[in-house]
Amino acid sequence: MISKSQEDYLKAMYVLKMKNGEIRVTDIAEHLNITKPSVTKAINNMKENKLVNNKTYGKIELTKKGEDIARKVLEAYDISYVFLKDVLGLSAEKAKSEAEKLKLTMEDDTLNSLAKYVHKVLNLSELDCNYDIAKERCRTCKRRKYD
Amino acid sequence: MISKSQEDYLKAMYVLKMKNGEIRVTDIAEHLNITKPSVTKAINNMKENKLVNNKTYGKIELTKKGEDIARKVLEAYDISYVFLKDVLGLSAEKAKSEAEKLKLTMEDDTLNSLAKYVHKVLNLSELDCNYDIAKERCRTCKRRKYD
DNA sequence: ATATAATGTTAGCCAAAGCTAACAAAAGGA
DNA sequence: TCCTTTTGTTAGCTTTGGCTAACATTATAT
Repeated sequence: MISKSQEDYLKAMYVLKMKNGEIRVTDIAEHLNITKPSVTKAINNMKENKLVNNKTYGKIELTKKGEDIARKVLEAYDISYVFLKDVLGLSAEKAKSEAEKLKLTMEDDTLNSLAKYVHKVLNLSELDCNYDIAKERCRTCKRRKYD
Repeated sequence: MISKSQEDYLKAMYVLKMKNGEIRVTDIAEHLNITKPSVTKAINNMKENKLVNNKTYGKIELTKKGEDIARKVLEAYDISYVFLKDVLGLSAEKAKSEAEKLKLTMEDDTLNSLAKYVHKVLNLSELDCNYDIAKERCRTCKRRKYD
C-alpha cells in the first residue's frame, strides 16, 4: 500500500509537471518544504512501487499508475477545498491549508458523497453533475486547484 | 507538539476510562489493534509529555492536560461522525470508520465551523447550540460516541 | 498457599521519513 | 574551454511507532 507521504509526492510532482512541464528534485523539495536528499530518497522508494520512472540524474516522470493516483489525490483536494470554502465559509487560505490535510484521509465513495452534496447545496445543476473521483474535473463547477 | 498517534492513545484511554472505570494496557492494545509492548512504550513517551501518570505495573491515569486533549479529540470525532452520517448520509459503519480517520486532521476553528453547520442543516435550534470544541457536549444534540 | 493464567515490561529489531555533511554531475558564463 | 554555480545523490544519523521473544509481576482458582 502506498503511504500518505508518497501521495503527497505524487501530487506535488503532478502539479509541477503541469506548471513547469518538468519535474525537478529542487522544486519538489521547495514545494513540500523538505530537503533535497529526502526527495531523492522518496523517489527511489517510489520507483519500487512503480510510481515514477527515472535514472540517476535523469528526467523524473510519473508512470501511468503514479499519474492516476496523483489525479485522484488532486480531485480529493478540490472537493475538500470547495466544501470548506464555499459551504462552511472558511477563508480561501484556511480552506486551502485544511483541504491540504484532509485530502488524503477519505475514501473514494465518501468523497463522491461529499462532491454530490457540495453540488447540491451550491445549487449546481444536479443533472449536469458528473463529478467522479479519478475521472475528469466536473463539467459544472470546473473547479480544480493545482496547489 | 503531540503526535497523532499519541492523540489516538489519549482517546482510547479516555473511552476505556468511561467504559470500564480503569485503563489497562491490554485493553488499549486491543482497542487500537496493536501489541502490548507498543502500548507500554507509548505510555512511557506520553509520560514525558505529561499526558499520563503512572508507575510501572501501577494504575494508568490521564493527567488534566491529557484528559483535555482526549476530550477535544472525541469532540472532533463526534462532529465528523454526525456530519458524515446525518448530513452526507453515509451508513453508520462507514461514517464511523471515516470519522475515525478524519478526526485528527482538522483544526479547532474548522471543527467549530463544521459543528455549527451540522446544527444548522439538521434544523437544531441555533440559539440553543453551544457546541464548542474542548467544552462539554452539545446541549442540543447530545451526541457523543465513545468508540 | 501455591501453581497457573493473565497482565505488563524490557530488550532489541525494523521500516518510514525526515535531517546534515560531503560529494558528483550538469549547466552556464567569461 | 574551463571555472563556478546549481542541481542531484550518497552516506549515515535521528525519531517515531510498530513488532517479537523473553521475562517479571500480579491475580485467580483449586
